[in-house]
Amino acid sequence: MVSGKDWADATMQFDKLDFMLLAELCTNARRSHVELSERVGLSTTACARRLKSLEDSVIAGYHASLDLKQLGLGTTVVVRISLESQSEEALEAFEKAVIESPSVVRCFLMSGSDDYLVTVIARDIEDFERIHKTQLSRLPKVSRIQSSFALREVVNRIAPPAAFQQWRAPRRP
Amino acid sequence: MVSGKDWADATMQFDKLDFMLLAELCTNARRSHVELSERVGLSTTACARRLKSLEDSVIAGYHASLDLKQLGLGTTVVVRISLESQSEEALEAFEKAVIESPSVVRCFLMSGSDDYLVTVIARDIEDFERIHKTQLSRLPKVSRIQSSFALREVVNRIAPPAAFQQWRAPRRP
DNA sequence: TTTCTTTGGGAACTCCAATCCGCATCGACC
DNA sequence: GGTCGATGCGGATTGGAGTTCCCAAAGAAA
Repeated sequence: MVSGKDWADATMQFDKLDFMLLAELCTNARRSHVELSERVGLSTTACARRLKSLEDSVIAGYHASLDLKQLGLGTTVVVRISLESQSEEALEAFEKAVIESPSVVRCFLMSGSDDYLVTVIARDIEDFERIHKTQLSRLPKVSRIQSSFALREVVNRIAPPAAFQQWRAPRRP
Repeated sequence: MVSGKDWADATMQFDKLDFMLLAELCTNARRSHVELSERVGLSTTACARRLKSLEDSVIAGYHASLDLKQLGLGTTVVVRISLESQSEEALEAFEKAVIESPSVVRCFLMSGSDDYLVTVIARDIEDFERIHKTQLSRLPKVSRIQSSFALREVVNRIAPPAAFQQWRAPRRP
């Protein structure tokens, strides 16, 4: 680290066109090369070339997002979980079990007093009670579980808009 | 509601093949019809037909997911925000501003003592300080902000595996 | 049985994506 | 200034994918 700005190294390899492509793909991953090229003002060939290099570096994958309400899964619950011990074995055992839990969509190891922040998707409140009993309370080494229900989803984005808003000089001046 | 199981109505319209397709698309949204048909054991035509009907109903969209660390955005912060008032105007003003905040990726209106749970993506801790000053503390009607840093991401899924694991009788017995 | 409905499969057509090639621009170096 | 290599764009071609017909098979209802 020279300047104290590591991230500059990371983002400097991309220019405005790359970020335009990334933004397009984040909102609609199934756009054809033709559509993409029209939107960013490039030929389909150049577009495909950039796309490939982005896929080799910064694009982790392409995913379909589902309307979970239509699948009967309309309830999001955020669960704060503290463990009895913070030993490596305890963390490892807990995490292994969380990954296996079929109702969990997100789990972060957190700083502060709560050890883990887990997001659970349930059909409804009664279904969450079942999940709590059959999945959460059976997680190993848990000392405290604290659940909060999400009443409404205000924002849900793949990436922050800020990610697309800084770029180095264009490749061609 | 007859039986107390609303969700049965919602999920009953899909069978095992549909859920197999959905699971495939959630892990890789760019699979061709050929690949999909091979994986679920259908012809490409039948596959495409089911796909179209799924896109018209339960598939909300296709998104590229980015390796945010490679973009220099390696820090996830979960922020609990309480408002001065719970009036409709306060909520509305706050939400409008949150949606505009370029570093926010998720925001839920919560039950319990904390009004909103907001997930922020930052470059690093110093960058979060900047975001805190320039974005979070400027949100309207905020009374308390409490931040927790995510030390590690343990699970991050588009949909819970449980969503794919129950289906009605196959369309063709 | 006849008919209608639903779903799967095949063939043809259209269009897209991947690749090869040539061209333009920039920088380094002699 | 001239040359060489590196980098990036664009055009044309070809193999493959997606789409759209049409028909077949299996139940359900009359």
